[in-house]
Amino acid sequence: MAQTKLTVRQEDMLTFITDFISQNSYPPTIREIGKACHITSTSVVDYNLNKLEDEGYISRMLRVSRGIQLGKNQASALVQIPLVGRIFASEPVSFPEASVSYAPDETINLTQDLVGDGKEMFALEVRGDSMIDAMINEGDYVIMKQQARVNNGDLAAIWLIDSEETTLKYFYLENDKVRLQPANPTMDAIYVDPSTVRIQGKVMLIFRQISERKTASIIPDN
Amino acid sequence: MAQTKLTVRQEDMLTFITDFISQNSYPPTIREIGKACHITSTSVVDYNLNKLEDEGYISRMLRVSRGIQLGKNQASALVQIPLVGRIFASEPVSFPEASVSYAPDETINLTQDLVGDGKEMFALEVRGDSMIDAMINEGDYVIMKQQARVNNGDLAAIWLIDSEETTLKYFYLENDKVRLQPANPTMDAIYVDPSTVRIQGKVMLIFRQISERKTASIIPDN
DNA sequence: CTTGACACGGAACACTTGTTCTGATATTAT
DNA sequence: ATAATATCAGAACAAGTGTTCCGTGTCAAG
Repeated sequence: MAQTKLTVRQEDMLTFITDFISQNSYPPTIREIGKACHITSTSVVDYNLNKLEDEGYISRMLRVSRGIQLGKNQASALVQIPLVGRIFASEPVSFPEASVSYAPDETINLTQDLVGDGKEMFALEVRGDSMIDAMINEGDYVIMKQQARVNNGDLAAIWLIDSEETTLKYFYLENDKVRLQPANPTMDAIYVDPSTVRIQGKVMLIFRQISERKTASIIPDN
Repeated sequence: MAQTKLTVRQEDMLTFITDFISQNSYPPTIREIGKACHITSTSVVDYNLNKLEDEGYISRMLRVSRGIQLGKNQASALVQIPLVGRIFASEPVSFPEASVSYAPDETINLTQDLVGDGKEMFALEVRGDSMIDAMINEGDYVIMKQQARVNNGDLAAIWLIDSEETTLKYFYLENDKVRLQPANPTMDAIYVDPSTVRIQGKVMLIFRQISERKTASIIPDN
């Protein structure tokens, strides 16, 4: 289990396994590994696989064909999160009914180490620039967990009943007052009565994909 | 290939396959599917798998054990991006040498549909609030592609030689002048001479994980 | 030299696994 | 009702696959 060095052969095997999985989305067999790494005997592959497992690089499932998992990303299993719509400041977030078999027009694929099990989570695309106080741009994606309660300090989607708008702010319950703290540190918090807010969900992850522009001009490096 | 409806059994199988893969990171065998979906015959599983393939929900590899790929997320293969350090506004971004076999203390696991093949990409954690003009918070993660040239409109990491600081801004080359446009629409662009900037890389993705607070207090709903 | 640990190759075994064949049952159209 | 199609079940087979046993060569420590 010590972080000792790997044999050249073990390194070969590990990179092949990684590449194979990322290409085929399923792990290779022992013989496929052997063939790719020029190992004629399956026992040698088995031997080195056990070494790799001892070092923590992979996990093996006994007696399971292709039963190899990459060790470091044991928590990196894929999670598919349905993209259910867009979020405007002027509308409450509308979640689909969990019971209904939704037709996932689009899904966001993430890993478990980022969002957990992905249960009761939905992805929303941000429209409008009204979330700037939460440091969120138009076009950003927000991964939310649908829940009616949040902990102090959570970034929550909150429907303000009086002003009829949705806002994303850090939530604090203090002395029977709710403090809504913008993510932007240059902006001030607002205090509202708990009865005037409705928690819609908790923000788990925000990400922004920089879109590819097709502009041709390129700056020369100096 | 028509988007016809799926049988209850086929729906069962599809959800099981999806769950199985996301849990084990390798696909199930025909008999594992049958057992989970209460199908006693392997031929029936095979039969419905072919149906699912006809409808485009999965892809099958002939004569390959566990040779099932989810159709829609064919592009959702995992990409491991090394977390190489932190980014300060006061320092140029330091990338590791590509040749050196870096020891990935930590890796960010993402999917190909978000960042592409992940080649020459590195993850950086943002320190300090100096990136606010790029709508980036402290603690955010920036996925960058190391390159010395960018296209107009790319969000780039730019080392300003004169002021000796790194900034993340949208890059435009206009009339022999470089326009650096902050992501925050409320802020103005700056114009600099091309010789005073050095492009370090292109921002591919920004994401922000809302950290879990351990605060106990919970607000009651409505 | 001897010993032991380590890495390797070949072969065989038992089980797994995808495929195929035959036939039965259900559903639908004519 | 009759035929045609779709779906299913069971069984069997050939190939695939993980595992194990035995033997060889290497290399450093005793």
